[in-house]
Amino acid sequence: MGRPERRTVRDVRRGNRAMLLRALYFGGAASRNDLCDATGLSGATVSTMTGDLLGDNVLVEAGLVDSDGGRPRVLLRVNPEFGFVVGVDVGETQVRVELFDLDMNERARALYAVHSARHDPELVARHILVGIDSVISEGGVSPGQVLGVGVGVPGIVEPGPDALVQAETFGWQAVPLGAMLRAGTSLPLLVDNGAKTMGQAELWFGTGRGTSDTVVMLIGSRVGGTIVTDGGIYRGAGHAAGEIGHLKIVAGGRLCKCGGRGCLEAYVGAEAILDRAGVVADSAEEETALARLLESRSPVLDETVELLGVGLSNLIHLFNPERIVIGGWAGLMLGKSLLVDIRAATAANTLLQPYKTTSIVLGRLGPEAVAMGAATLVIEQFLQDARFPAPVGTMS
Amino acid sequence: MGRPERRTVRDVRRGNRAMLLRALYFGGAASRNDLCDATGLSGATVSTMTGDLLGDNVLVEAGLVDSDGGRPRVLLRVNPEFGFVVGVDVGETQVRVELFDLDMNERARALYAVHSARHDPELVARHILVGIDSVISEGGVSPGQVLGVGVGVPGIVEPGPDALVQAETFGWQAVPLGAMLRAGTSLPLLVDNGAKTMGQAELWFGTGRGTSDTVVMLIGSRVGGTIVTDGGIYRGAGHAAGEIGHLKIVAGGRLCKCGGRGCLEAYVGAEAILDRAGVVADSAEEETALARLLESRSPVLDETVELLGVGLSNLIHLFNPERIVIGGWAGLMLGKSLLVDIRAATAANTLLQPYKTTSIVLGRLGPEAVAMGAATLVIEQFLQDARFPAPVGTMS
DNA sequence: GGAGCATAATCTAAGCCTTGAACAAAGTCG
DNA sequence: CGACTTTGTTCAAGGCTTAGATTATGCTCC
Repeated sequence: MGRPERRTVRDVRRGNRAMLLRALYFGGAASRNDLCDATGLSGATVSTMTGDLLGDNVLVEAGLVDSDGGRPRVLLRVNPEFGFVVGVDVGETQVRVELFDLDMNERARALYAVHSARHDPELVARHILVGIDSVISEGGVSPGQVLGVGVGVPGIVEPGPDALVQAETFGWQAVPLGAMLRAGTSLPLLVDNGAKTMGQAELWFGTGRGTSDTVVMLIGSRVGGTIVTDGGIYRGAGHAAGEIGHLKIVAGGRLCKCGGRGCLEAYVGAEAILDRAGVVADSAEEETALARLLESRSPVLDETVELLGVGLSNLIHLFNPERIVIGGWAGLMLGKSLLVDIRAATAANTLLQPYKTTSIVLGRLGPEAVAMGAATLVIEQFLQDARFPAPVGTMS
Repeated sequence: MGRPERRTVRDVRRGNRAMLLRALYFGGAASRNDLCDATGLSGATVSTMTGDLLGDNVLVEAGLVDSDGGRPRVLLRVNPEFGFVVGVDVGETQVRVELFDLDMNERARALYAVHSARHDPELVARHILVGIDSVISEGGVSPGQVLGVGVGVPGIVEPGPDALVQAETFGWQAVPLGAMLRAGTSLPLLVDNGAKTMGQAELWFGTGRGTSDTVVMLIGSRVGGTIVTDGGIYRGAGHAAGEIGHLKIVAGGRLCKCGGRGCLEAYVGAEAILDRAGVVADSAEEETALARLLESRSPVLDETVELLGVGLSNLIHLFNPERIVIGGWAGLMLGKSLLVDIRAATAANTLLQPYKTTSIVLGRLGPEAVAMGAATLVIEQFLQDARFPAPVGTMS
């Protein structure tokens, strides 16, 4: 049973401060009065709270705005340079490390190619650690200003201080990536599945923006996803929820790389689509190959749309989300020309009432958003308590 | 984005009081000191709070317990007669109205047979209203002591004061059951899907007890379910989440009553199993027919288990719940002899890490739990604020 | 240019809430 | 009967939000 925690009068402050900070972060610059409306707090509280936050340098003033015939309002905003966050994308072909300010402006970037055959955990960890130092110095910030590091990896991340990673694609079994990184840096660290980090990016800055019950389906070579309930990523009991790629839509169907049969990924992932169409393409050529397939209007695509509709139908029947965002490079490519058909295929497989309340849209962000999304994990924690230095990072 | 609400110092009290009440309701009788441990609150707070609640008659003393060599502790418990709740089950063949005290002891019952062909909404509403009056007087309580009425209906219930019900089985389209009942009673009213109310019963009093991320799958003639995240029923954006019966597991497969193809219900619901086995049975005979099929070890059952495993796999991959409870009369019947096979079929279709963290168990409650679960909806609200008379019931 | 007005932000007193610590209550044991 | 143990209550202190009063800062109009 979801045990609510004991609350003291100080939690009230913490909660309200977080709410105010969120309003300012997602709503942009606002006056103290605007914040009263946005948060429901009284002017007095907003006044003292913003006073604190200005004093801590978390907020800065952002100009004046005339108010017809009265004292002009002072706009406040989150200080984008209050702190910085690092986002890491551990991908098939490269490790990508980026430094962002709080506005998610990229300040520095470091890329390390990895051979897709050889994903030595040690090597990956070394790349990440070197990358962190590199972007921090290149970005011209001091390590003390960095709020934390978010890392997006393929596969399932078990919670705990070690952040055990199970990534079949890499041949990783229980790789304690968290522990390995912690040995080389003292920055707060958050490790999560790359599809989840990207999903959070779509939720915060993409077409998922403003929703609180959302499913993000990411279709690349393979298929992943993020399930958002109540404004936050749903992770389930063992942090393995949201494995949309392995949703079975054809009992006993095509063999999937996971060893199972009939997974969504085995039909609508780019790799699977090309395979089903009889196209031979290595991972570097997939993108052009899929584009060519789309031009040719291959009948395989009709089937793909139909099966994707079935998958989306399942998501709607189980979650009835406000919005489903289809992203990932292949998802965007398919959606660009076939979104109408995808919606129709979904409608045909879904009960009317839940279908009506769910909208299906395309994502806005490309694969580079994995690192950005990973960085938002850190920002999420920052918005939670707005303290610095942040409390020691716990694995998520 | 899940907007947290503004909090004032009074919300602290409300929240802590609800927590204390929940601890007492689900944990049974406890001393004030026990409550300190259970809630994390200080002795002073527990003392004043229990003082209030005793004064309001929400709690009562429940005897003394020796404490080796010190003042004996006074046990406190929720007063089962502080208030009463009514639970209604609108089923295929009957409308069932029951009165419970807060300990969920049944105090009175009223049954009204309905012809399965003719589910006139007016008639059903009349049965419910008459039933409410009947159980209240038969139970010997005054209407003023009734905290509210929970109603479980088939189909999807749209939120709002009207509680529009979409129930294909009954041929109901947007029946404003909430409005119809409100015209005849002033008691707070909560209408929800019957599978959800029964799921909550399993969560509170069945094998789901103590978990907070749980999926309850109910297999009767048809298939329904409840998804519990964070200790509460997940309803999604349009209150249509958890339609487990219409999860597609065979794209383009058997036709389902919903008009779609390949739904789980079209394979593992009792009606579907019998149909697939070529057995003709009307709804009254289904139970014995399925029992006979089980005895005969029909090969249809192997297929059923396999497909059920696929369905469960989907639930695990999406939710990674702590526990999956299989209930409903057919579910219990199947599970009794085939649970091991069902688990094996699920494991074969599921990634290892999420499978490991999810346990699959049988439910404990029978179909009569729909009404009880409906009544718990009212209790849930009561535990939330422990005020009486309860705030005017909002539809859930 | 100054008085009056409008809007924004801050200050103040009051009312709740939890807490630790002191205190009262109610037993056991020798 | 007195020492000891455990349970439960009372009280002053410190935090919090709020409504309302007050101060700050600009505009408009004569």
